[in-house]
Amino acid sequence: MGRTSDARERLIEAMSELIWLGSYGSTSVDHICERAEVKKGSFYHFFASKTELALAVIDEASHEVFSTLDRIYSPTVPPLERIRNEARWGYEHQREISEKFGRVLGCPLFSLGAEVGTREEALVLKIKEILDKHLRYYESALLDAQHQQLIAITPVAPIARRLLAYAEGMLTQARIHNDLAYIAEIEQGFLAMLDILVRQRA
Amino acid sequence: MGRTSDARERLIEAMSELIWLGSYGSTSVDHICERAEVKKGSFYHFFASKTELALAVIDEASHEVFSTLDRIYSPTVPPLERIRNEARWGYEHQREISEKFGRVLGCPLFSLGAEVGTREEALVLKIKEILDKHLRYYESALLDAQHQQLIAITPVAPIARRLLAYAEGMLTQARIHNDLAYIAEIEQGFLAMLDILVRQRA
DNA sequence: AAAATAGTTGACTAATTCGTCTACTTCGTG
DNA sequence: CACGAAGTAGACGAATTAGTCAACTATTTT
Repeated sequence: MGRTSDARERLIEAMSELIWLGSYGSTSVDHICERAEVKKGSFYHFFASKTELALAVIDEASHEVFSTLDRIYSPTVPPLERIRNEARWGYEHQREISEKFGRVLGCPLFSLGAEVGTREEALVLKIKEILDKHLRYYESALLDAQHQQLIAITPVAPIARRLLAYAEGMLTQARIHNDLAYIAEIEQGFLAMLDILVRQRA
Repeated sequence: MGRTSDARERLIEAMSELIWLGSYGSTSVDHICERAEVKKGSFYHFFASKTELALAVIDEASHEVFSTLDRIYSPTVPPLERIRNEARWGYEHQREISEKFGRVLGCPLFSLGAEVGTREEALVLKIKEILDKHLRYYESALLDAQHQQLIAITPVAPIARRLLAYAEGMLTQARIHNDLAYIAEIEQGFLAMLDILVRQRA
């Protein structure tokens, strides 16, 4: 079957880091190749275009995140705890990232979406899919909480969207301000946004 | 005083629209010149660099927004109404924009910040300043609301940050999904986030 | 009307962009 | 061990990038 190689993986890793550190636009094929220690020819042997690699990057990153979220949103954990635990994990994760890269980087998916949202249809499609999938975690936890009579019975979809928009907004501000404090605050914000549902229960 | 010209204004307008429609990275000096019907030489007669023009663009845009917010956050309006009215204006504004450009565009400042947050220090500085200034509107309205005993007495800064992060998160998702519904929902989200303070009052 | 000022023009550079192409090397399998 | 598949190498091309520059034009001031 011919020779084997991990160039593909190195390319994904390299572009992932470069997008995160900068942006899609500021990440050139040459830079990616340099960082991955892969030559141009190999790049286009594995990927048809820069966009194709970006798709693989998003795919890879989302699988990692969802595998973590599956753990955090285990039905064995009290539903509101799950949401709280995601906030805590998010902070810890960002803290590690910021130590590794010397900078707070926020949510690469969201920043990327904001950047290429009006172009690069293929990327947007995938990003939308992932954001929507993230909502399912909130929704299922909220439904469980309703079932356990922890919170008031109201439609969960808008609440899920509220949590996600808030978290992404804070993550993006953390990136802009290069300050983990914004991320540290998310847990408290989540609790406040859920607290109203707890109170409405009665 | 030599001849006069509105090329400067045309350049600001052109870059503003191009950034909004695309991104900072996808907006080239040549494209800007073409759209503004200004030649390269004139561009660099008025601005030392692409970044300088971007600064002027942000400045101009922020002045327009703050002048609107000054009106909306008039002390003559009941404090919680002000916040609600901003959400309503925001929707109306975005609706007009999306009609003009054929697409939902969200908050250009936030998208730009997410994109160039790790580079372009000068831009980031200005963006941070504007985001912080926006917080002042929420804070002042919340303080007024506390004084009028409409809401519970708690620190207003975190609440203001919560509102802003949520709104920006929704605006960015509206851009990604090209869907005004996300923006239409902000008013309701604001009310829910404020409602808890109303309830805590007692 | 001469001089000073303000704005315009577009060719030019040097670097960088994404992507192509052909020749080459390595390696698993029959 | 040879053959074919898989991966590597890197020069190349055409387009685009931000920015420069010197000559030119229009307008106001003196």
